[in-house]
Amino acid sequence: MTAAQTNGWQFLESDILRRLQEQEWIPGDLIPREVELAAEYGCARTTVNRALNAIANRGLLDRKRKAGTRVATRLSDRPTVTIPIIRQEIESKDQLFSYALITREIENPPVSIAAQLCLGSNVKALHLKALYLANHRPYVFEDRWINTETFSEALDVDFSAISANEWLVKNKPYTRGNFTFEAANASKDVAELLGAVTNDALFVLKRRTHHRNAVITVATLTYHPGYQLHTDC
Amino acid sequence: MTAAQTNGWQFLESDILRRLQEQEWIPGDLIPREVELAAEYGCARTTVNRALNAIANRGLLDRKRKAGTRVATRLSDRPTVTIPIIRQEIESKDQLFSYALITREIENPPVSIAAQLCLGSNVKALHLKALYLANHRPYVFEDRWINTETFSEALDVDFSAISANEWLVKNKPYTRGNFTFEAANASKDVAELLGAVTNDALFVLKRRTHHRNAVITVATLTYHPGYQLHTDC
DNA sequence: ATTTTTTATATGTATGTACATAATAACCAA
DNA sequence: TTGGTTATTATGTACATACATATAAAAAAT
Repeated sequence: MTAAQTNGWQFLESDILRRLQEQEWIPGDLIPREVELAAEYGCARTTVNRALNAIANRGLLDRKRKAGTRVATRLSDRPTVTIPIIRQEIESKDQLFSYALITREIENPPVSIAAQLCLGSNVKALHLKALYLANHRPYVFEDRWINTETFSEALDVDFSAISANEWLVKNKPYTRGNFTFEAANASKDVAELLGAVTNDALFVLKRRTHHRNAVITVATLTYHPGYQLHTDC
Repeated sequence: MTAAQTNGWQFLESDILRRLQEQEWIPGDLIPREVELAAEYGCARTTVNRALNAIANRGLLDRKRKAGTRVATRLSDRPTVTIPIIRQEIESKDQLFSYALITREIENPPVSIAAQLCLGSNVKALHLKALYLANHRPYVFEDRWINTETFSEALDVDFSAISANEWLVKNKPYTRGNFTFEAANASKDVAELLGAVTNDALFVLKRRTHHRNAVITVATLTYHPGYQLHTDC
């Protein structure tokens, strides 16, 4: 007891997590009220509130006014993955990063891309293809479309000198994005670029980037054979 | 101004997020002190503290005592993915879930698995192979090893009646896990099970589950061709 | 100059209090 | 029953206050 003695709300949080792990309450159960826990731990209700909210944010408790606090019926795990700038991902492995722009075109995107960029038909967009390398070996191939209506600065950037990946993070921070992970067989062209064999299974990351409700770019990143993505934790 | 008038700390949070998006402060910048923001918004420092902490938890601000609060230099995105129970994933698409245990053996795991399970050599483990189906069509193939030293109850469970996936979530909630995502070419056997063609690119999820510091199981989930994993939000 | 000590200060945390709000539960009316 | 109103109550939020703590910066000592 006496959270104050040991640490405070962080102790309280970990102690309640422990009690959850030990199944003192099982999913669906109502746990004691804030005032009761406060009495039990000998601290203020505010402190209990903070601890319980922290746990609820992790998704392990469900809280509702008047209804009380219940142990969440966990139907899923929600791990986080970190998707770093490619340069950093490579350099963190002590490998030499390099980058090559393959093509830069202003052209009509296929319908599926136009739809994702929220573009009308017959509106051109900036289309980039580029290769990122680690120790001079192909690391990931990027096929990117940029909406030049919502993001006209892109036309003035020299993407042969800086990768779109890096430019965006540096100049348009605080964007949101959607990510999709999938596996795809290497086409002949992509296989050649990545030093893979045609038909190799490759990890593909598709990313759509928004800035203040406007879609600014969609990118398909096809990684070299053997690439793995890990969750944090 | 006057956060109190509109909403409170949640307004404050979103307003500061807006100011970040609008680049009022750029990455690395020191933002105003809590007391200053409190004065500006006409609220208590406690309220500013709460809002800033919420933003810092998202990774957009870095806070240090005495040093102040800085805009994080974002070098990565950290999206979360939701990995639901397979049954639920299928049923949420209004498809019929079914499940078939293929094999159940107690045998010596290969070294790589033994290492992951923290098992000494020559210690047997429970090895399950199972298929999950959606509308009678193969959805995902599971190849699982269970550490029977740390998790002996597993020997008494009838995994032909309930999937390991579901049993674990229901009976061992509040475990932690590591996840790895990758792409793999379908072997002849797996292709046959999943209704794929040998060499098809398949999405593979490897999962290691802990309970209170003990590794209890490792599983490799190989999804049907075309499967995609999306991030939340 | 370099190291150590001190001081100042921004954030971190805890508490009591007060009021807001959502939602259940109880009540009453048709 | 059904439908609607009211009371109750657990959590949500805000605030003033107080003290804790990390640490950058200044001061002092070597």
